[in-house]
Amino acid sequence: MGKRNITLKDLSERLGFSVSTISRALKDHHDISQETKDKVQQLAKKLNYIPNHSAQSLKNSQTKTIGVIIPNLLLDFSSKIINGMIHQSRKEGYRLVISESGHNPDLEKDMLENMIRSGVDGILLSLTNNTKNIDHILLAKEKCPIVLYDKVSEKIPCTRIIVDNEIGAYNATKHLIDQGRKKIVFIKGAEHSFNAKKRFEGYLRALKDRQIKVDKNLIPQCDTVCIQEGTKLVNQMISKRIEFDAIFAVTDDVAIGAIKALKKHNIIIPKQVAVVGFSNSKGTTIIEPNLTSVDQPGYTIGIKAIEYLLKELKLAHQTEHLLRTTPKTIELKTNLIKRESS
Amino acid sequence: MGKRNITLKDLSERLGFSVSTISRALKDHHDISQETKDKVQQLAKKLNYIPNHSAQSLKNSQTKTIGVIIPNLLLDFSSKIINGMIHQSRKEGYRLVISESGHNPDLEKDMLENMIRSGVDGILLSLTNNTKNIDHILLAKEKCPIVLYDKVSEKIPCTRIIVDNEIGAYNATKHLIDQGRKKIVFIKGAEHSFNAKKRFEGYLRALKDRQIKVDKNLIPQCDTVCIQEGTKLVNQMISKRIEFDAIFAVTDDVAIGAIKALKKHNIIIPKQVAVVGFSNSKGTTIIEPNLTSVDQPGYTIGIKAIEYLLKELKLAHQTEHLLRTTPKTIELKTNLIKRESS
DNA sequence: TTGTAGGCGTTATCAG
DNA sequence: CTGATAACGCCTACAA
Repeated sequence: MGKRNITLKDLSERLGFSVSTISRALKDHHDISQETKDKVQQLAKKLNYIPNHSAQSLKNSQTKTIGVIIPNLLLDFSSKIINGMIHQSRKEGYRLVISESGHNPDLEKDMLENMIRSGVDGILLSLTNNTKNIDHILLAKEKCPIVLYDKVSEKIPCTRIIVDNEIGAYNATKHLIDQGRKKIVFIKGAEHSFNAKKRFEGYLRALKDRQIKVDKNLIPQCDTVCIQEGTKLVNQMISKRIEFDAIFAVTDDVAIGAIKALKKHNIIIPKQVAVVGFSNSKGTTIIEPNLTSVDQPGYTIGIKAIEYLLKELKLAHQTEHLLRTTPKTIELKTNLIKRESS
Repeated sequence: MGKRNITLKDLSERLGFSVSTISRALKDHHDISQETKDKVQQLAKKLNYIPNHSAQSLKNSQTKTIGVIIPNLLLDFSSKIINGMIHQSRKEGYRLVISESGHNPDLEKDMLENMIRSGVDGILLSLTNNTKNIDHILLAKEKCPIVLYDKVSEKIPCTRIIVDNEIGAYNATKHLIDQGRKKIVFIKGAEHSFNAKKRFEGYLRALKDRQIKVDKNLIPQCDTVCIQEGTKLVNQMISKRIEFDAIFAVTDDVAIGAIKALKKHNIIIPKQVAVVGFSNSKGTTIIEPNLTSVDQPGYTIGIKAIEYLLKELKLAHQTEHLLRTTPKTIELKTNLIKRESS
């Protein structure tokens, strides 16, 4: 084996042209003769010449690399987002460096620094549920453009790609009300989560619209957002003899946990209690009855996140510096998928 | 903002030392005076100096970047693998560029080329279910070290990280036989999948060990490996009045589909028919009854894949060329998780 | 202990 | 139409 990669210099020596001629010939530069171009391109192909990416990056001061930080890869929704990013970035000639923060703010900080250190043109960031201090993000933003997606914060002046959580939750709640449900439980999500808050607001607005009183007993709070927690909270409500005829949970997992609890107590779904989740993850069609859920366009979030980041990169490249664009918030539409559970 | 990144030259101008002194001071080179080091390191910190990664890559001809190609990100198992890779590569100071081939061999080829073009030190590859022609992989291998993981091929002379599919399937089948099941269905997976083949072999060996005859009617074949397919195939068997008392499916999704079909026909699980899946994905604890499944150590696969690739990189770096190491196959242990369905 | 010089591979400018 | 030269930022052998 033992082969060093082919360089322009190699081609130039083989063909007797100067390196710059070779470079231009390969780029179809207009003032190189067709004959030369042919020769060069042929040899390049034959030797399988591949331009050195590091050298190009160094020269153009752009790496064609985008960093992605995601709190938890182990979710259908995350995979969909990443998928959208992969496809769009590929289309645009960028590659993706992906990291997982595990909802740990220290890791998040570290990864942000690492990405910048290792050379990316921009970063797509979804915050951890525990990110309270945002200094490290503001600092990173000085060094390289950041676009927030899914888990965002209003305190960070960056473009944000999110779904209309509030409207999605409003519609889901209204859907339950329209069925005549009056005692609708809302299982709340992580304390500091922007999305969880918005969903709660949507729930409240729907109740208000239909003049249903808010009952604090019907609003339990998750410690961790998972199946077990949904089961636990519903079990608690049942043993406290709290009455309710519907459950709207902040995520599908929590809703699935709720269904499990209801079934254990022989409560008939949806006749006695209807259940709705949020995200439209794969589990919705595994659990029985199939779970009604608010679909979030994860794939599109990924696409849009790349698109908006690239817009900023182009702008920054033109003006040759990072600029404080007024941060836009892009809200994508959710869509209620009705299934057996409601 | 308008700030170019700080370079060694900037520091050198500010402090009046030459660039090389700065460079060495930052690296704690032994023959720089402590005083100089202090000054330099202080200023570097103050100005938030970050070495240019492209320049370093160019100089050292290594990018500290590993490419990962995965056929389908949208699986729990995939996420686990990627997670392991992320954590291990981070620990080793490498970053991960991730792509998804969508089980499309053309895309796979393209991504392989793209990765090499965009500069990675090595590649972790999991084949598509449809990869028949392997020329593009052999070609890529000439340019950069490749380690195969999960979906591998024996024809490709690369290190392989896999699980003991055959043993896992053998144990799962034996588990069913030990319960007195005699007519055990095996739902086969993708035609050209190495893993699917091995699982089938494990099933066959278990039957043989216990002198149970192989019945072709009990071995349907999936077109696509998904929930719907499991349901479809089981429905077909039932309507053909084929008798069976257990089902072992090539993946959890297929097993979940099978359970759905059985429940629709009021067949009691596991009393009348026991069901076992493969992968231990999240759905196993959502479906009711919870699905017995062969757990695959996805996270560890990720870790090992990085470890072995880095070993090869180090070797290649030492000897300054790619070398034909005899390809090892690393087999990780699976583990049967017994649940309600069997 | 510090500085000089050259090169990694590519590209842009300028000259011929 | 082609070639020489310098520069991107970093590193390191060699000099001083």
